[in-house]
Amino acid sequence: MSKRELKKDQLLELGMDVMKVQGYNGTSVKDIVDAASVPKGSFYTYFDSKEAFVVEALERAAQEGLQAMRTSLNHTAEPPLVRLTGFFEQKADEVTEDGFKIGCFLGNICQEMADSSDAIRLKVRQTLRNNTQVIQDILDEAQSLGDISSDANTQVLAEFIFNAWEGALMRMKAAKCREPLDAFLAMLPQLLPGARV
Amino acid sequence: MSKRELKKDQLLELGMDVMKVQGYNGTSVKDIVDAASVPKGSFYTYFDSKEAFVVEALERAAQEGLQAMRTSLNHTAEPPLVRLTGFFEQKADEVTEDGFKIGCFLGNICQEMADSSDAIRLKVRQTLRNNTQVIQDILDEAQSLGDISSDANTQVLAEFIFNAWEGALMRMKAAKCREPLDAFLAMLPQLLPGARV
DNA sequence: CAAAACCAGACGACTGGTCATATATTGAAG
DNA sequence: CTTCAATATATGACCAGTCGTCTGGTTTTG
Repeated sequence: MSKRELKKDQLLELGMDVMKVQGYNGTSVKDIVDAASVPKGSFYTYFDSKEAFVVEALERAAQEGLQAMRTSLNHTAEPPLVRLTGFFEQKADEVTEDGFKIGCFLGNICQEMADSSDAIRLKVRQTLRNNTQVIQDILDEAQSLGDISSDANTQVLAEFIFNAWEGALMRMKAAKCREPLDAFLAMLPQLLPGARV
Repeated sequence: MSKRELKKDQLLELGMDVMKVQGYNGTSVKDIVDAASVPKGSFYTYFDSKEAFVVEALERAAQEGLQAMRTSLNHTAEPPLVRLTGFFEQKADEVTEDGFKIGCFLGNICQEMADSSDAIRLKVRQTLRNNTQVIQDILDEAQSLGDISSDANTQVLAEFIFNAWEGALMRMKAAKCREPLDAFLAMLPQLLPGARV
């Protein structure tokens, strides 16, 4: 990775860290370049605009998130539903350690920018869809093993579970406590019809 | 209501309409006063700051939302669970008619501002809690009638349902379609353990 | 040494917030 | 009922600072 690519990567990672907390409009280009110790004038040699920056940042976050999901969900030692619940438990622990500050970058940007920027909205939509698909895959696996009822609609179920999780993360930001996440974890088993976990 | 109180009310209502779409940082004080045809200089005779404005706007939205919930949920002609599902169906229709733009003012502001302003965060937290309580009340009623299992934890259930709804609203903003709401509505009956709706 | 990459600083527009002035309201005196 | 000074309220021009973006001189590179 060239020096320039490295700098760009830092810009994306560290700038995104700021934006996770302060939001899109609450984060200036100066905040981003300062976080990565890059001169302000250089920003526009890496990105066409602030909007283009956040689209790339979303892509980066999506790749990371997807990989984290896959490694957590695809080790076949455990039954699929155990892996699924384990994944959310692990995520809950992570955000708890972050002091309830961050929640989900996708979710934050979505709420703030979906109506203002189509480019951002479409990127968020695609990413949410990909994440949902990973959950659906594991539900399908569980269904084929007979771990959940065969007449369950895994697509609807996956979408519901993912959105419920996002909602819990949002609520957590306001409450600054684990309670919403724990309510999610407590209800999760009931969502899996006929589950024998 | 005095002329001044009327103007303040317009400021809150129309300014909030703008902020619902553009977010907190995306909406300037000028945007707010322009929406209500109030001179900029007057804004600070009504509110101490932009932050104070949004706290009052949240209070206003909370009152409206709570009243809408209560009228929809408390007419006793129907069984409680029917009223509950009816409420969400009605809400889903409403936001669909709004062109998937608005979702939930509380949710939007929460994601954007919970980490930046404690005053706003606390107001959002309290309001979310109140809304959850209304749902819990109806679940308790259903439970006392034997419509849901007696060993269900209605507090956890109410919180989960409400957060799942908020998550669905968020996803809707990105997807610009009813699908997330319909997934929520489809799953809702399964969340009510032992329901005979 | 030409070409490409870099970046300090400047650009006009806009921000949340203030304040001197303008307008409206009051109420006692005529 | 007028009149008019005293008081209260309303407001647009204005603040210092920041915004996203761009230009044009400097440095690095092949």
